[in-house]
Formats: sequence, C-alpha cells, structure tokens
Amino acid sequence: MSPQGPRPGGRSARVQAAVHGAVLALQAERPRHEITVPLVAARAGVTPSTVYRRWGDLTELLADVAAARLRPDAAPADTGSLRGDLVAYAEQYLEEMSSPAGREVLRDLVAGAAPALPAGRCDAYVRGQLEAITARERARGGAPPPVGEIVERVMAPITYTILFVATALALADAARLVDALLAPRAAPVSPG
Amino acid sequence: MSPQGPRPGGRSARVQAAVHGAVLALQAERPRHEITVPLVAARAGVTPSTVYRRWGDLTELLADVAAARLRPDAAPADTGSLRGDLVAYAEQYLEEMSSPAGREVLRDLVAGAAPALPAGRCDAYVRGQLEAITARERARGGAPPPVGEIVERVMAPITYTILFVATALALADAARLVDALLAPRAAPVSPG
DNA sequence: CCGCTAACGCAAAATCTTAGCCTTTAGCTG
DNA sequence: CAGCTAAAGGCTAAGATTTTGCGTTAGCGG
Repeated sequence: MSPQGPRPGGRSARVQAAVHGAVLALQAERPRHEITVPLVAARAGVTPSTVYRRWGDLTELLADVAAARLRPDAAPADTGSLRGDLVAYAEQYLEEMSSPAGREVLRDLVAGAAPALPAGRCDAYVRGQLEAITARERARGGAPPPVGEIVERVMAPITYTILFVATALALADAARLVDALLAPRAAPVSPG
Repeated sequence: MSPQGPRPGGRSARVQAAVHGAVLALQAERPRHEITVPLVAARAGVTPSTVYRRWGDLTELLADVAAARLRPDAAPADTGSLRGDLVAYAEQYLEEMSSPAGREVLRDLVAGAAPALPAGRCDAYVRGQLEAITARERARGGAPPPVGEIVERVMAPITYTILFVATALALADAARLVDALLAPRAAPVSPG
C-alpha cells in the first residue's frame, strides 16, 4: 500500500505528498465520516482513480497517513537516566495517543486491513525509540530490560486502555507503569 | 448501534438475527473486502436501506456482530486454582483472537467504535469474566490481584501483540504473562 | 536526445448510499 | 379483543462513490 514501488522519485513522490497533505488538512477541519476519497483527491489536485489505484480504499489510505504521522521525527529525549527517558517517552506517547485525534490515528492504523503493514510500522517505530533509550542506558553501564518487555509492560497497557477502556489514563499512570517495570521486586500486594 | 431501542421484540429481533446470521455466513466464505451492505441484505432477505437505517454503515454493522460474537456464552472454566483459571482464560482468549478471524473481530470492533469513544463492550466482557475468576478465588480464601491489574499485565499485552505485531504469540506466552503477574517478586533481571 | 514503462488523467459504467414516501406490525388502550 | 399509534421495514429514485478501460505524461536508462 505504501508506495515503496519501483519508482519512488519524482512525480510519484509529489502525488503521495499531496495526498497525505490533503488528508491531514481535511482531518483537521472535518469529522472523520465526512472524509471521502473524492474529497481528498480534489484537495490534493489529483483524480480519485489515482488514489484508488495506489491505496485501494479510504481505510488503507488513512492507515498509511496514520503510520507516517507516527514516524518519530527525533531521537527520544535524553534525561540522564533510564527511568527518566522511559517516563518521558511513555508520557509523550500517552499524551499524543489519548487525545481524540491520537485515538483516531490508532484506530485508522488498526483498521487498515492490508498485510498488517501500517500497524506493524507503528510497533516498529516504538521499538526503534525504545532501542535508542536502552542503548543509551547500556552505554551508561546499566542493564535495561529488553525492549520486548518494555513494550509488554508499558506500551501495551497504554495502547489497550486508549482503544478499549472508557476511563482515560492519567499522565501519572505512565510513570507508574515504568516504575512497576523497573522494580519487579516491589511488593504492592499482600505478603507471600 | 446495537438495537437496544424501545421495541426489541418481534420483527425487529427477527431482522437483527437474520442480518447477523448473514454477516457470519458471508464472513465464513468470502474475504472481508468483498462483503458489502447490499450483499448482506440480500442474504438476510432484507432491503439494504433497512441495514443502513439500523446500523449506519458496514463498519458499524461488523462491529456490532463482532461484539455479539465476543459476548461470553459461559462462565470461565473452574480449574480449582487462580493460576489455572487465569491461564485457561488467557489461553482461550489468545487462541480465539489471534486467528485470522479473531483478529478481524478485534479490528472491526476498534474500527466501529463511536468517533471519540473506545470499543468498551469488549473490555467489559473481559472484565466480567475476570471478576468471576477473582470472586471464585476470594471464595477459596485467596487474595487475587485486582481485575485492572490482570487486564494490564495479561490481556493488554496479548491484545496489543495481536493488533500491532507481525509475529504471533505462542500459547505458552499466556501462561508466562499470568506467572509474571502472580509472582511479582521473582527476579528475572539483574539484582537490584 | 530517444525509447521504455510505471503512473496519472479522463470519462463511462457499475455499484453503493441516501432520502422520501408508503406499508406493515408490535405494543398499548379502551 | 378491536382499534389506535408509532416504530421499523419495503420500495424506488436520486445522488455519490468506486471500478475500469484507454490515452497521455513524465521519470529513467541508454
């Protein structure tokens, strides 16, 4: 779906940029159910058939745009400690994704039915950022948990809650999850 | 979206059952992108306008069917121990939801939720089953973790992986997650 | 500079979606 | 139990979207 086809330069790239831009512009000014392929195409200065041919349908186009939106634009902030870095990253993710707009991004991503690609890209971006954070910690001489465990204990609960649970998470929950991850021997429940 | 309107009996119920049945039948024999409202309506012996009026669009209809499919049909299995009950439930959930059909159910559910609201019914069903399991444990004299913690540590990682990660989870991961939850004082990482 | 081909534009046809109006039927009341 | 009321479904026509075939354009290599 993503135009990683054999001819990425020139006109193709311009069209992709124009269409992505049109989607972003429309998302900012209209509710989602009013966004249609012909509308996007018109805004992008392109014919609808071009959009249908390249993206298949609106769902996949939105998923592609959502994935592009998630691509990290900078390395994760360096606060000087593993906990600080993780809390900062988790808080940023939580804040971005629990807004109505962010929720729509996640939804579009999941809804894109194609070979799991757009949703997979999202996870890949997250892991990339976490790799950077853990690599930094190792360079400091620390022994951070594996990225998979961070995803499992911190990112997954945040994402699940945003998608499925009515009560919103507080910013403090991000720190709570990170602390639970980093202190596996704390004893919050009844004594064993 | 669900026809919990003021007139649940009689014809309404018949139409709803016919439409749900038609969706299930079509899902079993066709790829999802070939399922359309007119197709469902024809199979259900109903006119398309009826479907549009009651469900709005195909996405919401599929979400409604998915939610109905998820409604637990029985109390969770009683294995005699908290760990056994949780592992059995988590394994069942994992097995059901990681199949292609199950993944579609989750996808439809997320995609069809109201614009700014979460796909709450799914989470509610899960919590209901977990409540039953933990209540049973308390009746045994045990002190199970709160349901929220089980969701966070077990159900959320499973669901996240199904939706966002290309590599499938193994059945054993369900047990691993339950064990990690129940033994918070194990020391799998370097000493603190 | 010339040819090759993927990608786009255009326009017609097919399909899906919406909306108005009428008919049916479940639930209620006398 | 007959009759009333309004919610819900059927039908049809108008409108919008999606698909498809064919000609054209523009990036790329020789």
